[in-house]
Amino acid sequence: MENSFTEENYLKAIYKLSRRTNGGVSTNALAERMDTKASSVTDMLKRLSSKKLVDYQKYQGVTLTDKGLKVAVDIIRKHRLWEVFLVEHLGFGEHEVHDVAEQMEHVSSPLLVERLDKFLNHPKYDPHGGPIPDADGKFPAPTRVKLDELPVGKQSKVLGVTEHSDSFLAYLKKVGLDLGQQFTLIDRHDFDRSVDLLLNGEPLHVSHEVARHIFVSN
Amino acid sequence: MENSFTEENYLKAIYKLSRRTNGGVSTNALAERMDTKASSVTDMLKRLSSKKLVDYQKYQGVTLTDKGLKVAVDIIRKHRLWEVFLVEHLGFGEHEVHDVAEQMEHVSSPLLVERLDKFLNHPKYDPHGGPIPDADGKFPAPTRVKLDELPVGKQSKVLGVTEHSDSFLAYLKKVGLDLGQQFTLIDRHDFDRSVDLLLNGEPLHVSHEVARHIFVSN
DNA sequence: TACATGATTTAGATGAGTCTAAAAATAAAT
DNA sequence: ATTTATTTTTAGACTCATCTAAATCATGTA
Ligand SMILES: [Mn+2]
Ligand SMILES: [Mn+2]
Ligand SMILES: [Mn+2]
Ligand SMILES: [Mn+2]
Repeated sequence: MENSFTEENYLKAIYKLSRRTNGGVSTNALAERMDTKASSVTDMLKRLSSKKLVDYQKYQGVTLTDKGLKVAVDIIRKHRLWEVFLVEHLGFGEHEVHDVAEQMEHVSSPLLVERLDKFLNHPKYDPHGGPIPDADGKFPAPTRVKLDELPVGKQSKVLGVTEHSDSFLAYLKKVGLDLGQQFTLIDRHDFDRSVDLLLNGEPLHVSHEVARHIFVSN
Repeated sequence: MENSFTEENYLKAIYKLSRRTNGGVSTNALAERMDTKASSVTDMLKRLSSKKLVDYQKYQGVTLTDKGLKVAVDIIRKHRLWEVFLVEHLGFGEHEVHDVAEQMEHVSSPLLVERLDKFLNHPKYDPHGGPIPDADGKFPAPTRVKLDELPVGKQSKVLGVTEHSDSFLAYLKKVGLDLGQQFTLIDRHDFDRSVDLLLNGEPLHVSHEVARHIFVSN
């Protein structure tokens, strides 16, 4: 009935990797993400499988069961709620919260989570713009899209990012694409999938590599 | 450089037991408190000793080193700060917070602790009246005494308890000795060390067994 | 002083989680 | 269809934290 921190971290990693690949998650992908060895992953997948948290058969990759999915989403809920708390109430910077939340997400108390959620006024997004699932595991309706998928002519604003490296965030700051910044998408170039924006009356050219990491409203 | 949750819990237990015994803490006392076996305690003491967190030689009991003391006090600081947070900001009842704090105390982030402390306005006591050490490990000056040591004639108020069982707390509630309750100590009976109080104009007889678990102002 | 009793430590085992090195299965290339 | 390369799994070993059972130490009492 109890999942270890390690098990919880694996489940979350499987969840995140499976969002971007169809079919099962590979042992190597998981090893890379968990910063461990493939052999350790294999061991863990057997353990998770015996606890009915994942569907796993050797050489075929792994997927979450309903039970495993529930656990993974609950960890994500806790992680993101704590990030909101740290930023909004303790004055943490956005880039300072992740490692702490990585620990807090494992505190086990349903009462705590629901009271924290209420205290925070049931936030729908974390400080990075990540959506926060509710107590039933449902994510907020996606009122957002990646910048590289926004239709031409649309007015929009920056809601979040999926890449948190210092260099990326510094770049966004430099060109003015801060969180909440409004803009209009005025053109799209198919040959390199780059886009042209208009923000504060100034034109801005954004590469696909950058655009695909930015969440915007739609 | 990293202490496991288990190690931290042992250090805290050694600290608490050593407050009430002169000399080292015994293996059995520790086993009882940690709800484990004496042999497991011996193993752990060897590990803590090799990490220079305790002074231990076989059959002689154990004491904390300066290094171990620092860790123990820091865990207590975190535990009590989180309890304040849970009660004052999340609306937990006093009796609901301990188990959650037992987990939260192990979240490792000096920045988090200092920001939490600031957010809570540097509280000096937790919801049970337990003193909260500051960032340097210093406890607040004791402006308190056990009820069984209060001088006759003194007006005082309830500040905390050292016994947290449901039955004890229910008893206090029943007789009106709630946290913050004002009273005057009107008599002391040497033969059984019981005391007579006057609270809200009504007399109340309190046994030594109860009185010795109640902190009051002096 | 010697025995009995209780406290403590050792010995040996287990499970979780990890590692390295080697074997096996799958996928890619010729 | 073979051979080669890559991915994945097994085998065996290690640490941490725990247990049970057996041995040892310390002490109080006869
Ligand atoms: Mn995060
Ligand atoms: Mn984590
Ligand atoms: Mn407590
Ligand atoms: Mn604890």
